[in-house]
Amino acid sequence: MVLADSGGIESLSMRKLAGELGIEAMSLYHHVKSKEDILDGMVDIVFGEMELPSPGEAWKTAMRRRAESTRAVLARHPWAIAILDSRTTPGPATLRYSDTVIGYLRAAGFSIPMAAHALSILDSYVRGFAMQEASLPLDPSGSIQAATESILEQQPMMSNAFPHLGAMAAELILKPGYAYGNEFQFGLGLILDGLERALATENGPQRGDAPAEGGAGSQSAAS
Amino acid sequence: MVLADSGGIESLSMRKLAGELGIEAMSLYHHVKSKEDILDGMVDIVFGEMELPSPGEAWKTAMRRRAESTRAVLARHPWAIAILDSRTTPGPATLRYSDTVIGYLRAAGFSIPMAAHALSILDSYVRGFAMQEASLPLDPSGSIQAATESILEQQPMMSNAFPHLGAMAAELILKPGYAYGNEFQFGLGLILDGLERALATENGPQRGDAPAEGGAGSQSAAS
DNA sequence: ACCTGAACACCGTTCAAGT
DNA sequence: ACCTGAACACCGTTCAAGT
Repeated sequence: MVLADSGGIESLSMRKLAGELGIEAMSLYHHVKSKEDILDGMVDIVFGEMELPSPGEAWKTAMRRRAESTRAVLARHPWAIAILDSRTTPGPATLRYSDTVIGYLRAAGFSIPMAAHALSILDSYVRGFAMQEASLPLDPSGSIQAATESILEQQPMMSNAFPHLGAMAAELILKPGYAYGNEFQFGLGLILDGLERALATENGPQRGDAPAEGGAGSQSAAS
Repeated sequence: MVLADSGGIESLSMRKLAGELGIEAMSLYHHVKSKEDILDGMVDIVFGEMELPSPGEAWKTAMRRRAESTRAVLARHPWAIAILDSRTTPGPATLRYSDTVIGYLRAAGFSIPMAAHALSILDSYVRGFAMQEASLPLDPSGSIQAATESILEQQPMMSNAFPHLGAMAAELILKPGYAYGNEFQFGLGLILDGLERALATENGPQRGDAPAEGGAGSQSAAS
């Protein structure tokens, strides 16, 4: 049921979906309550496709794998990115996914507030990156040459009016080796390193005082 | 023109927009080429509302202000979040915005690849967070109590089937003081600290060797 | 130049009617 | 129980026709 339209585009309509199923028109309403129902189910299937951490792994590699798997799944189902969190009635796969990840972090030594911090930053980053990546006009090779060049040509005063943008395009983005997708690893590594540091500070602050270190782990220390 | 519908919901249609303008129907097509044109213009206005860093500031506070401003603007225009990057013809405010931020980072000592890294991680995080925040069923106070409780009640076996999710809800999210919005600061601080560290490593690697430190600043060192 | 009604090809959804 | 045609209230867009 999902396969048909994730392959296709976001032009999924009740009439087309019915057509795809041999069924003729709007007898879909005997099996689902509304189109929202169908989207709920599709989102739950997407969550079901994401890799879950397995108990043995070190938390950094587990979270790295989870992030990469999420990114891959969302690249396969770009329509899901904008919808993932907005469903008000999470399905069983969604609940199971969240529960497993939280349990995994707790077992790895994260307090509840720290686990919430980790989930928030990792999921925000991964979903945000997936969104930007999905909206890139890439050719199959993963480069953005064509589109960037067309923008540059559209406005030949680019290099005058927007010199820094022009320089970044010329000296980085348009270079043969560059692919935006590679930026993912840098950010993910930075975040995981930061979490490791925050975790160490929380669990054993080497120097006994340090009342509230700036930036990480400050608020919501309640409970 | 934008004001009317950003106040309202995403139920913006050509007919309603025309109605709002006294104009009667589809004479809008004499002023714009298509609805896509209108969306392009609206997105450019949204970029125009975002605070730009001013040359004097330290880069960390400048980037923090930029992130907070972006989050505030996107909270004001939730419909824009999913559309921001997907416009293929960026408007003048969009180009000016990007150019200024890149120029600012360059002046603060970021190399071009490092500036690209910083832009990618900061924008992914901020947009991703804005997305998650926008999809939260918040009451005006900023708490998620009502919605979370209704989910918990919907499935009373929660605490059995999903114990860790239940624990996080009971011991953190449902506590009076908790507001998801506060998670923003933790992640932002973590990322800015990580960028500072990556920048220091790039500019002056204290210990002369260290061929490729894990995680940050590895690939795309070309040019 | 600017606006307009009618029309086209679509939507999600309801509802009485068929088997 | 399951499906269906017709209908309702919408979409974005085109186009010939008005002033």
